[in-house]
Parts: sequence; C-alpha cells; structure tokens
Amino acid sequence: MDHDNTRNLIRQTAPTPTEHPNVSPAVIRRLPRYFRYLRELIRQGKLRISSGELSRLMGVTASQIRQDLNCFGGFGQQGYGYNVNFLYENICELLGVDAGLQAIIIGAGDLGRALVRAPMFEKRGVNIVSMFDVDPALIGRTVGGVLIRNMTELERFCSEISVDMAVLTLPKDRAAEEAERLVACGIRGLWNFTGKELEFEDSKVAVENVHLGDSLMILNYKLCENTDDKD
Amino acid sequence: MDHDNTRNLIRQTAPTPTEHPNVSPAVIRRLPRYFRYLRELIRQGKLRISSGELSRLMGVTASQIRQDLNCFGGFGQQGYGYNVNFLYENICELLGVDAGLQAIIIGAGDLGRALVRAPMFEKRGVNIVSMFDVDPALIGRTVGGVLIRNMTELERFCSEISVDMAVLTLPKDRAAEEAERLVACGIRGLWNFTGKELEFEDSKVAVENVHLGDSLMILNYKLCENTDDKD
DNA sequence: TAGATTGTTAATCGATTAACAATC
DNA sequence: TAGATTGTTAATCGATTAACAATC
Repeated sequence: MDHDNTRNLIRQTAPTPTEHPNVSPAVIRRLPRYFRYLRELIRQGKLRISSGELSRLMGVTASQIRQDLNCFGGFGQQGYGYNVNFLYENICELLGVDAGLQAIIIGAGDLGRALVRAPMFEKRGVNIVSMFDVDPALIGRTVGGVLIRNMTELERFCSEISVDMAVLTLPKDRAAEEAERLVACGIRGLWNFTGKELEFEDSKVAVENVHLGDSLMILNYKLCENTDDKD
Repeated sequence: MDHDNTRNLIRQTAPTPTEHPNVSPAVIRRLPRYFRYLRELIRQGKLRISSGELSRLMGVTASQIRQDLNCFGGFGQQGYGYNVNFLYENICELLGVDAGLQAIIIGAGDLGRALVRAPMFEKRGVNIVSMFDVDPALIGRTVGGVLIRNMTELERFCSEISVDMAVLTLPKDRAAEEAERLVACGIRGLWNFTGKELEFEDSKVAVENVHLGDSLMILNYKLCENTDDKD
C-alpha cells in the first residue's frame, strides 16, 4: 500500500484516487449516516474525533466505524483519530455531493411536487433541472422554481441538457416503459418511488427503490407484534 | 388451471395462535414483498404455488422462502406446496392488514398532503382519521377527505378516538418533542419522515424511519461508482 | 405406491466485533 | 519516549443456502 511519510500529522490528500471495488452494500448504506453526523460535528466546530467518540455518538461500535472507513482508504491517523473536515470531504466525494449531478422528476403529481420543493436535493448537491408530466393541466406550470414540461419533450430535453438521474413518481403501470425510455436517453440513475420493481441487466444503470408501502407494512408488523405480547 | 381437488389435504387453520418471538429483522423486512407477490397471484387466480415456482418469480432462493415462512408456522404441505389464499391470509394477519389500524398525520405540508391522498393506506388496511398542523392557513381545510385539525387539539382527539400510529411529516427540529407528546397520548407506532433519528427506550413504541435524504445519497454513490469505472 | 415438496438440520457465506501490532 | 488510536487480522455471530428425511 501507499505510505507517504508526512511530517505534518494530518495528511490532506486522499490515499488512493477514488477506486473502490467490492465494498459491501451494508457499508454503502451506512455512508449517508456518517455524512450527516460529520456535517453536524463541523457545524459544532469540532476539529478531530476518534472512532470511540464517534461510536458513542452514533450508537455503533468503534470497530465498525474503523472497518467501514477503511474500505475507502486510511482517513485517520494512529494516536490522533480522524480530522473531521478531511473525513467529511472524503465522504462527500464518495457520495458525489460536489459532482454537480443533474436530475429530472418524472411525474408532477402530489409526490413529485412535494419532492421538488424539499431542500433535500440542494443540500446534497443534486440539481433539479426539469419536471415532466402528461397532464395538460400541469404542463407549463412551475413548482418550486422548476418548469413542468410535456413528457413528449423528454428526448429533446435530454439531448440538450446533461441529465444524470430521474426521480420516478409516475403511476406504477407506466414505470417500466418510461424507465426504458429514460435509460435510452442516457440517464444512468433512477430514484424509484413507483412501487414497481425495476431491474436492468447491464448494471450500468443505478436503481434505488423507495417502497413506501413496504415500509408502512413493516411498521404495521412491529405494531401488531407489540400489541400481541401478552403483557 | 390447477383446480383444487384436495378434499382435506389443505389445512385451513393456522397452526399456532400468532405468537412469533425472535424473528430476525431480515425476515420481517421481506414479508411485505411476499404480501405483494401473493396478492398478484390471487389476482391471476392461482390456487397453489411451490417454493420453487415462487422463488423463480421473486428472484430469491426457494430455501429462503421456506425458511422465512416457517418462522411463523407451517403454511405449506409436503408434496403439494402452498395454498395461495391460505398463505396470503396468514401474511395479511401478520402484517395487521385487517387489524383496523387507525392513523393520524402530523404535519399537513407538501409531503403530508401527498401521503394522505395516496391509496397506499387504504390498500393496507390503515385508516387515516385526521391530520394535524400548526399553520392557521391549513387548519380547518380538508385534504383527501381528511380534516386538518389544530395541533393543540391533539390530546383531546386522541382521548376520544383510538389512534394506533402517527405519520411524522413535520419539521425535523420539532420531531423529538412531538414524538414524545404522541407517545404520551398512547400512540404506539411512528412512521417517521422527519429525518430526525428517533429512539424510545421502552420498546413499546414501534418506529419505522424513512430517510429519503439517505436514500438519495446511496443512489448518488452508485451513480458515481459506475461513472468512475474506467470505461 | 411413487413423486413431489415441505420442514428442518447442517454447511456455507458474509458481516460484525474483538484484539492487537503498527505507528503517529 | 509514553500514550493514544488507527489499520488490520482473527474470532464470533447471524443470515443464507444446501441437503435430505419426513410426509402428504
């Protein structure tokens, strides 16, 4: 491995130039949580933190934190811990926060309009460049500063403006066909709220499914389980 | 297709009267998916299915299906497979679909209004009995047939009507305090969209967190990872 | 009965936790 | 140097898959 012997205690360059194969899904799903906690630590003006201190804060083991972070390179330093800003910047890099990702929303119904107005995208460096719908009553309107275009304009729009991801909030029964169409337009990421399970053979297309119905049912289960308990 | 010429072959009573301790979270999180696939099979008029056939349909191993279902009792029959209706009914029971659960939504902003109009709750047997907000411009209005009440009326409302769960779509910074208030009102389930991590020591309160920001970041990661791949 | 398929135990795999040598 | 804390290997735990006896 690389061992640049820096006399200054904290190395300020990433050890390897972002190449991370074979990182387990379990680790990846935990990264956003590190991102949030580090952002909060920065807000508090904290400069360094040890895996032990962070573990107490987050309610996980220090071992897990060190293992997780080591998947992506040595962000810490023996005897010192982790430089909060340096670690945060590296995690931002991993999560593409400063990659200038551009998104469109397919479907300007209740959920689409709720999402476009949420500060979530801006906070995470994702720029919403347009919404699309088939409803003439919606086309031409602006929600949260974003214009709703006719779905027929999709291909032309994507050929003119580089779009990285699409947020799918359209009806379930049209999800599969429109997803194919989006991929044909060169879009490589789908944030899928439709409830339809989408799959792409060539894993060039990243899909993140948000199945709210499933989430609700899990709550139902936990609730009934607690109730069933013969005190 | 396959008509059921099995007189007494299929047992139609649940083997144990719903007592399921120590079922792993991994299994529980898969239950809603079984629910969806079984519902679809019923729609298609299918009467029986083997773990092998279902495994091909769902893209999981037959072994996993048999292990999962066996956590809750013997729903199948050797040499036959599973009776679709019987299995579906048992999973509905586990997921509280016919338990007549009653819910309120806290926060009548964009997301709250989008959720209340979604058919999701009705499909899963959850009845939304009221929304609550602090904004005078919203209080008194009706969305999706549900009245928005003043948050000050929460305690009185809950003392008059039995409420099982609350959907939290209020601002993050008020989440913790309002959650405490809801639990004090006797509510035992929280569907939490606030982004604030909620915890309750006495596990009498079921919490299901939906962290949309985290989900978006995971998509970001996958997208950047694909892109980074040197062609 | 013979064939099919479950329920269940045993084997494998992966993820988490513990331990400690390396080293700042 | 001495103390602290990482990076990393080894041990443990849990979840998935394979195998097969039970039995419909």
